[in-house]
Amino acid sequence: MNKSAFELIYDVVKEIPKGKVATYGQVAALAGNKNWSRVVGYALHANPDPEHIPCHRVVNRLGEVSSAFAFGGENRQIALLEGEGVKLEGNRVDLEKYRWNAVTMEMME
DNA sequence: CTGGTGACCGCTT
DNA sequence: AAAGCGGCCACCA
Repeated sequence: MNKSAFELIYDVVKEIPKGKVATYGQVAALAGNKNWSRVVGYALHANPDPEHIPCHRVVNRLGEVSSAFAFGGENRQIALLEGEGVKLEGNRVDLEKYRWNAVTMEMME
């Protein structure tokens, strides 16, 4: 049985370590296809398991947090990230520092 | 059942 | 250089 794109995306997002943030394109690429960037957004939107799917750790290519996250207040996501130890520049994070390079490095291997 | 959209990214013109 | 458009998946009406 082939796992649905969502399953792969969720799996990748769940793999995001604490204090790190991943980008939609990054997750999509790890999921299998960069073109799934949109699917990633929708997958997180569905967010069937917010307890294991830290959608607040997923940001766009610019490191900005989407306004649509407002699942309890857009500031909510920022607060969560700060709680993880990720400093935010307004609604933006330092991808250079917090970008989840863990798996990315494996790809580069 | 079909059409349209969506928390995006990359390429083309 | 900038802007616009397409593309993949799944859900909603």
